[in-house]
Amino acid sequence: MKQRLPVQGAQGDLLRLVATGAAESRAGLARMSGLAASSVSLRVEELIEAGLLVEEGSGTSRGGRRPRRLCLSPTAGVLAVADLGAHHARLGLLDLSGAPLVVEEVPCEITEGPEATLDLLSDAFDRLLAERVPPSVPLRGVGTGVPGPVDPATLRVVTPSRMPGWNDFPVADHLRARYDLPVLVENDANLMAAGEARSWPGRENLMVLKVGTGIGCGAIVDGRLHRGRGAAGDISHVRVSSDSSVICACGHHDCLEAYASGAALIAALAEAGIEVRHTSGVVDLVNDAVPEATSMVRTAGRRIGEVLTVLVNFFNPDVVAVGGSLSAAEPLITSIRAAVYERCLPLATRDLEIAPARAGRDAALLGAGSLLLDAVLA
Amino acid sequence: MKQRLPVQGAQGDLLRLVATGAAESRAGLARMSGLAASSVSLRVEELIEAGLLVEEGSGTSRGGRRPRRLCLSPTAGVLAVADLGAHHARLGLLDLSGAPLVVEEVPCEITEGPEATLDLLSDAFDRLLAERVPPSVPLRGVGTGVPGPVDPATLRVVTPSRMPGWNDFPVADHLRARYDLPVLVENDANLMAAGEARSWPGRENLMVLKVGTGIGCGAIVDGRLHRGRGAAGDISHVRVSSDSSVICACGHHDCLEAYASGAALIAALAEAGIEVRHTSGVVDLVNDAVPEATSMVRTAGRRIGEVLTVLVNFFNPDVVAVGGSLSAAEPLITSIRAAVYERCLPLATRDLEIAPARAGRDAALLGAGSLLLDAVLA
DNA sequence: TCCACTTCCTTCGATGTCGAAGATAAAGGG
DNA sequence: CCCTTTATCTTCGACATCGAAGGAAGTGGA
Repeated sequence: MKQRLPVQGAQGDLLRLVATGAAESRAGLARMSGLAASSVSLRVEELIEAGLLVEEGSGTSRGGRRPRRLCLSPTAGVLAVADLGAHHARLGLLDLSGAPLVVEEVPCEITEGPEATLDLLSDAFDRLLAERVPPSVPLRGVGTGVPGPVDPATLRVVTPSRMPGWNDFPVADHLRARYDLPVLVENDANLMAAGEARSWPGRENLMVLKVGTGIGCGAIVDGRLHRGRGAAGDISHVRVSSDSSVICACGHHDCLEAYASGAALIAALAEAGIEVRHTSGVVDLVNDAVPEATSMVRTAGRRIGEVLTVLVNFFNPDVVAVGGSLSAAEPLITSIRAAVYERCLPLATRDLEIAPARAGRDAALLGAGSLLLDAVLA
Repeated sequence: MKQRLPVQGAQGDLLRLVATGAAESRAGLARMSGLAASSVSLRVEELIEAGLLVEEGSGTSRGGRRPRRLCLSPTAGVLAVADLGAHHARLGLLDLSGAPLVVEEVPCEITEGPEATLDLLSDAFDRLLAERVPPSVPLRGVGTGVPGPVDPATLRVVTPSRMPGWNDFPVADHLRARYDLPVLVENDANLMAAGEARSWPGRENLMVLKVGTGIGCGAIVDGRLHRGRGAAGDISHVRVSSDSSVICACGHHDCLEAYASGAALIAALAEAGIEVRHTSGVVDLVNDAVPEATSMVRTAGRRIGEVLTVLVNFFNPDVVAVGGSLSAAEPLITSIRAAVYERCLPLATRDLEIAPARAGRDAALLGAGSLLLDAVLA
């Protein structure tokens, strides 16, 4: 079962406020939405009538009458979201508040091309829906992250270096043809940033770094994901100063990614005679206090930090959140912090927080849910 | 005469659309505002009644009946705006569409402190109003740019390196006490960016560089000025790679400003035995094809370009506009362009335009008008 | 226990906005 | 020149939103 969400006008805003947890009573909705209390009551009545909201007991008093707590009906619908990686797809179903109902990871070679990959994805969605969701609960939207740039205007993948066969493929159209629902297609780092943003309420400007096998980055500006022309957020191919000279996959010399990514560290360790297979292995070495590994992670952190100084001065964010598998190595974030604090303007670092990412492994799925909800309630 | 603009609700939006030139008929307003044509008619009627709009002949037909052209009444009001520099203040009066009525430059030492400077400014405003504006035309708002960071929450100047005595001074409150009108206080580079933005219709993401005695920068993100925590846009104290080592006024080594600003070039020329007093002198030397000067400007452009690569990859703007007195030296922009195009991701430079600023010497005043209009019509 | 006070929520008349329909005014083609 | 087409603008009834007033349901202090 699939079905467009039947909301119009102010109903969407109210539903969104309940979904995101910003408000959970009529009075709270009135405060947050700016609508008059009377209007809120009317719209809420309609949303309850439509089966999208339910009244559930009463909340805690703020000094007067207790509010009647509102929450999304569990039957209001679900969202199907995924995050495509090079060899795996992480996918799941969320309720309309963005909370995961089920998440799983399936092997999936993105090099097999868009049709095969997206069909595998859709089949997995359909299976999960059949297994986990009563037929009466409709699917309301579909979204996926891809490991490459997405043109925000057309929702096509553009010049993806790691996705042969995907160039200019109309991902959104392909999914829409199957589901006829609001569809979201977004770069994976951007999704992660959007997901992370929900873990930092009140912070309007965030940089979210993903340091894993590669290096990704997304930016939240004034509370909204910054897309630019579709390529925004890249920092992996920034030139770093170095004595040596390494050629990056992108064709340039001395890219940050060629020095500070998990893949680069694995290669450097191999040269030092230490064999490691995955980025997690590097983290293990650091936790075992292997000096070479620790030193290399420190250097990587410093290099990332040096690039960040430029961006922190310019963008002046509230938070730099560092995630990705390599962020589990504690010296990484410490040395990023040291480089930024040493070199940035005091004004820019005065209230800046450089901290581990909070949203966890499902950050990208949560981000997809957050952005998709906006599309569903548009 | 001063007076808050008596607009409410949709009237403000409509007036703003006329003021910015986005629409000039009722039908155009309906298209741009999203309001129904009938509502537009009603509100426009009220605005004409209030003397803020006037009907002025008819516009050009788009295939049917000719629209009745609307424009702001010349008696609707004026804005008083200024841009404080280190030794001069540029100030003027604008009509509500943001067009300058009169602009002049007065000597003004910002080191004399906030009270003296702001009083000088206010006196100049009052004089211009008395001389140039009929008493029946009310002042609607006051705004100024300052050469230092401004906290967007409190509109106070914070830790300004070149404005001794101004730290934490409540500039906005001081002006509001005298005028009791909407007041704008903003960093000068940000004002320039806002002014430049109006010269690039349709472009939503801009970086605006001001290369003069110092180096300033402002960013327009999704059509709005990005403030961050008040320090956004700074690129002058980014570290550049260099053989030598120069100490900047900020206390760090090898800041961009210490290598690529007009002041740095004047110092470097002096070392080469060539005496120049102002940045304009450097431009003259370049235009006279003095090889040392040309070479130095090229190097400065390349250094600026190298810093820009990081920001262009990350921010992915539509336009980088280069202004400031040194931008008149043609090799500057050429070498910036070369550095950015050589090193940035193709996706980021695909539709990127790196061009001379269009807004001219009054850019900051125009920007102040643009931002102030938003405050006046809020 | 009673009562003043706060907060939550609804009722009701006034006002704003909408869309459909029609009046007005011009362009363009036979 | 007339008629069709297109666009602009206004009129009018339906609906949404607002604010004020008041009822409902709590809290906290005398």
